[in-house]
Amino acid sequence: MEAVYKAISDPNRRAVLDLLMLGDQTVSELLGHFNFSQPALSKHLRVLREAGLVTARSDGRSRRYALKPERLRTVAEWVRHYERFWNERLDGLGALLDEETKP
Amino acid sequence: MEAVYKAISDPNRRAVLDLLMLGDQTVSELLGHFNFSQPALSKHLRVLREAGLVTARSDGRSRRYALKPERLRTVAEWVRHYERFWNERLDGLGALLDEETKP
DNA sequence: GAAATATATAACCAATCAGTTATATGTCAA
DNA sequence: TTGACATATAACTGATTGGTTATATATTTC
Repeated sequence: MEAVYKAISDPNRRAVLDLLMLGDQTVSELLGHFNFSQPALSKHLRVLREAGLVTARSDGRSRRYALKPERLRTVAEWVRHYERFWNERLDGLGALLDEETKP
Repeated sequence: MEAVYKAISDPNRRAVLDLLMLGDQTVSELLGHFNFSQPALSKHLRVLREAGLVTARSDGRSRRYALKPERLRTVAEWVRHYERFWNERLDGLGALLDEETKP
């Protein structure tokens, strides 16, 4: 619940999620896209796993990671509450025009 | 751009934003809702300001904070990319059914 | 102008973070 | 069964975080 926000606060972890949108990937495949070490990626993956954002299954001697986006829905719903603020009241001007044209 | 995700990764800062949805508030008013110190809140507000999520204007001897949600749109758009994953392919079963009933 | 009020900043601290290198674990191939 | 490969974990490190107390700054009130 809370861990999700921490998990997506790191740009590299968001990049991992973005990559997994293209389909399941092994650690090696993912690693190809970054220039930090393999243990660093392993730690990011653990954070994502513990936040419930990805799943892993062993496949031969490699592990295949998959997106598990349900928890992102929480985030989607939280930000959705703010939608009306960038629709209505487009920073004063919009509100003013709305007022003017109300009746 | 990037600071926004860090800013909303803290539950107290998300709470501040939620409070500001109800309308502009002074620091004292906001402080009433938390049980940490005034400087702690001041620091959270600074993070939110620097992330571009709130604005502040001096009003007498107090400061009135207001929501400035445009940057949250970035987040909304990022998570929106994942929407299709919790619609289509409802974890295997849905995909299977889709396959079955394809034609 | 002195005291009170509202907020921000400084200096500090313990905990967490994101990376590193070295090592352990498990699986495949020869 | 030995060696190579793929991944995870351990132990360490410097930077960042979220809080604290003490202090500075600005505004109002008396």
